[in-house]
Amino acid sequence: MLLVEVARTSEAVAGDSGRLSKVAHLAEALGRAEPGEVAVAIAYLSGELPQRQIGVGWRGLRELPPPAAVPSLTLAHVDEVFDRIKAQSGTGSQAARRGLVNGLFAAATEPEQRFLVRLLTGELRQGALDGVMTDAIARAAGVPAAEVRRALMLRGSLPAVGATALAEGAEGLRGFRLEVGRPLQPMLAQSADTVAAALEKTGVPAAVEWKLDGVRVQVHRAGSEVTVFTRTLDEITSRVPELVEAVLALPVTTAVLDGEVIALRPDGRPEPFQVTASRVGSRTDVARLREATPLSVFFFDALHLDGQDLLDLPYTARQDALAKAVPSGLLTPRVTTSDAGEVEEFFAAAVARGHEGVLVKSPDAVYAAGRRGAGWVKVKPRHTLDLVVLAAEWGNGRRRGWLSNLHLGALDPETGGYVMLGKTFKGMTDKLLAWQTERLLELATGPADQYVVPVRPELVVEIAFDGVQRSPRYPGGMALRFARVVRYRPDKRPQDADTVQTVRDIAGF
DNA sequence: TTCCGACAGTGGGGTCGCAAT
DNA sequence: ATTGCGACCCCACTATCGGAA
Repeated sequence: MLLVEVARTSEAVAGDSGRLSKVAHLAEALGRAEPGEVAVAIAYLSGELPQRQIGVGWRGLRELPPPAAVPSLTLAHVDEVFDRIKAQSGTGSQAARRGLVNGLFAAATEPEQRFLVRLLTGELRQGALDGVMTDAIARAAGVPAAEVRRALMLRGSLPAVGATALAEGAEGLRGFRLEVGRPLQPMLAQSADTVAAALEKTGVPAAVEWKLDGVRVQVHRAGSEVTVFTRTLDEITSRVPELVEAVLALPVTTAVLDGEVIALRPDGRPEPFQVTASRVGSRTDVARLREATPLSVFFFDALHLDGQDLLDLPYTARQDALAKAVPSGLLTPRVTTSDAGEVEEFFAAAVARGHEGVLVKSPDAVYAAGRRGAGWVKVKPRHTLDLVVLAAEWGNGRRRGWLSNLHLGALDPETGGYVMLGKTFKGMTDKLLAWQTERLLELATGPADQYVVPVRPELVVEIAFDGVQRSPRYPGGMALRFARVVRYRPDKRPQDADTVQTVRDIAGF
C-alpha cells in the first residue's frame, strides 16, 4: 500500500464531521491494505507510530526538502525508515538522522509531507484516533465492535488487534487473553466536583480511596520476573527498584497489580508531585537517588493473581483477592460505606494529610481497561483566585482566529504591577472565546498579528486550580497547577485582584 | 424527541537525558 | 556550562456525534 493512499484517507476523514463516515473511510482503506501492511496502516491512521517515538518532533521538521512530484513511498518503506531513524537516537549523530528525515521527505509528495508532519508531531487532527479506529476495524473485519474493544483492552495495542481481526475475524480476537508481563490499558476515572456528585454516579454503597498524587503503575510478576509499566504502557522497571523488591516479597507466583508510586516524607505526608516525577523520571544513578528520595507504593486493584484473571469480577471481589496477596501497609487506604457523611469525612481526612482527594468506586464495577467509565469517579478540592489577564495567545485548530491562551497575573501591591503565575486555555465556551477575543483586542498594547498579544491589565478573571507549585520559569517562583477559567469578573477592578501574598499563603512556601 | 456516554481536540507546568553551542 | 528539543509524567474542560432512553 502506498503512503499516498493513507494520506488521502486521512484527508477524507478530516473532511467529514460525522463519525460514521469517518469509520467508512477508514474501513475502506483497511480493506485495501495487504495483510502485512494492516498494522502499520492502522497505526498511522490512528495517529501512532509502530516505533512509538523516533526522536523527531516539531523542530526537526521545520525545514523540509521540496516535495516529490509523483507518489512512490510504500508503507513498508516508511516504516523501515522510521526504524532506522529511531536507531540513530542516542548515538550522537544528529546529522545521520537529519539525512534520513530529509531523504524520506524528498521522496514524499506535498500531501504526503503534510500527513507525515502531522503524524510525527502527534497532531493528526482528523477527528479520529483509537476510538473511531476501533469501530473502523470492526467494520472492515465484519466483527462486533465490542469484541475489538475487548481484545484491545487485553492486548493494549490497536495495530496488533486490528491485524488479527482482519486476518482471522472474531475467532482470532477471542484468542487475546491477559498475559502476565504484557501491559493492559489501565482503567481511568471520571471526575466530579463534589463527593455527593460522585456518589450520584457510582450509587451506594461505594468504596472510597485516597487519591495519591504520584505516578500510576501497573506491575506484572511472573515468578522472579517483575515488570513495571506506566499509564501509557511505558516500561519503567529499572527506575523503581523499591517497587520491584516489594512485589518480589509478595506471597504470589504470578500477579498483575494496579497502583500508585509516590515519594513520601519521613512524616508520611506526600512530597510535591515534582519530587515524585523527578525520581520516577530519572534513569541514571537510581541506587543513590533511592537513598535520598525513596518511593512508596500503594496498590488499589488486582487484575490477575496466581493464574486467575480477575478483570471480570466486581470490584469488591478483586479487593478481597488483593487483600490476600498484599500486606495492608501496601494497600491504598479505603473505606466502604453508604453514608455520605462518612465519605465526606474520609475525603476531608485525605486532604488534611496532604493527598489529592479521593476516588469513589462502585463495588460492582468490573475492570474496564482503557475506559473512563462511571465506575470510578475522582473528587479533588478546588481553589479559586481572581487574577488579571496580562496577555493572550492566538489559538490553533478549531480555535484559530480566537485569542485563546491567557497569561494570568496576581497583583503585587508593592509595585502596583502584576506577577505572572501561568497560562490557561481551559474552561472557555466558543461564546466566551469570541467575547474575550473582541475585548482583548480593544485592550491590546502590542501588534495583534503577533503570536502573543500583550494587553492593558484591566480584565479580572476567576481561575480555578488544583494547587500552587514551585516554578523555575515564572518570576514569582510559583505557578498554578491545572488552571482553568471559571468566569470573568466584570464587577472587579484589577486593583481588587488577588495578591501574590495570597498565592504564597496557599503555596506554603 | 431528548438525553447522555464516549471521543477528540486544545493546550497547561515540570523534569530528565541528549546533542549542539 | 548552557540551551533547545523530544519524550513523558501529571492533567481540565468543551463540542460533537450518535446510540440509548
